[in-house]
Amino acid sequence: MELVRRTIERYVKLSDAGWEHIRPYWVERRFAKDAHITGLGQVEEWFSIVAEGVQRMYYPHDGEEVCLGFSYDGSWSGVFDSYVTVKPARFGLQAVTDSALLSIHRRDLLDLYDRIPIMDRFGRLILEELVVGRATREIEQMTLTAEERYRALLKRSPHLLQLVSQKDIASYLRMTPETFSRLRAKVR
Amino acid sequence: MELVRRTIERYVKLSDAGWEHIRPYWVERRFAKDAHITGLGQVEEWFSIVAEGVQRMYYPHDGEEVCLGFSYDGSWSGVFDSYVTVKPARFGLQAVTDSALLSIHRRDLLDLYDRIPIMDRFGRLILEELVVGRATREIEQMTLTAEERYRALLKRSPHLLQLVSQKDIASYLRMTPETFSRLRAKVR
DNA sequence: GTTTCTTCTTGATGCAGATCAAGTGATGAC
DNA sequence: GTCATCACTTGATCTGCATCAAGAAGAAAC
Repeated sequence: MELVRRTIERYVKLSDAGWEHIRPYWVERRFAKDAHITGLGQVEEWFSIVAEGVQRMYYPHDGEEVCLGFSYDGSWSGVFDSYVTVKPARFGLQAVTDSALLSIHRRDLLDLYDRIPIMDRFGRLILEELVVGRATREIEQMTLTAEERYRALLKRSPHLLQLVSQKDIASYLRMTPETFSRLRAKVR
Repeated sequence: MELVRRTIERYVKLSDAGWEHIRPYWVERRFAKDAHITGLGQVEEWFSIVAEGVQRMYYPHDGEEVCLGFSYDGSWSGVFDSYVTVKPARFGLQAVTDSALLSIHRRDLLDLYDRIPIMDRFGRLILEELVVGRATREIEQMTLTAEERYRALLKRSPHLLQLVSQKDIASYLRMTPETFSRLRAKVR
């Protein structure tokens, strides 16, 4: 639970009293490798901070699953748009490795937003970060070739290559596993 | 200025006293067609609500400008990631038609965030909306063909086709003007 | 052990959409 | 008026990456 406090305090300062209000709402949830954390069509009820493991977010397309992104230690996780809109999830979330998430239920977070105004600020700041990150990714998707996207990932998140199957990485980079495999042989 | 109040109140309720605090910070800025509102490399200083006109956000690539999105009446505008990070803008913002923006300077908005806690909530809610919108766009980019992207735009924002050049629309839809022209001839 | 899955590799072929190129207005400068 | 420029169209050709296909190598099931 200390992780939760540390994570929130990356964004806003909490008094001990404030933290005592917040702490009881958080729960730990564990998932085995390959478990579906939030399935397609479910409404996402949880906002989570990753304590352990890697998760992937995916979107279904032609019987395939297109990988949208990963979450891991210290980052937040969850099917964000369903959590916000309270509509069935368009994305799914799955454990790539055994995972532990520290989570707060939507109902409770909304409650905290009302009772502790600084939590609105936490929400705002974490969203700002999310938007800036997605913008960076959008630029890469738009302007880079398959090879350049691979090189950019190699540079920015080399650890993912150890943790996630090449198939998922390929999908995340918007290319087929075949193309990814050829790039690996080519780029050294 | 009533537009500013109405726009904020789409997200949070303001007391008259609260509004009196907020109002003096907003200014009107006017731009002629084709004017650059925020240039590449500048730091975005303004968060704006569009009172009049259409603007486009673009990203430079190979001497071309890739169009990322449009803003118009009642929507907000600005180079969001530069406003947040206080770093030089990776995107540019340009007036597609004569435009009027109601804007608040970053310094003043940060000040309001501190003085009026409900403004953090406004910030949070507007970002939630932004993230959900970008997610929808990302799904479309990922899974639809050029023709399907065109059809989706026809359905969702037909008014853009009257307001913006086909070249910019094509770029927004991630295709060349030639492909766009052929689709127009084909899809009736 | 054998068999079946699954992931990854490597080669041959196909195609959506880009690129190259030429032409037609329409608009504006002088 | 002429000339230049820009937005759009239409045709011919090219190409990056996908698709199809057939192994190879490991992991798990029995």
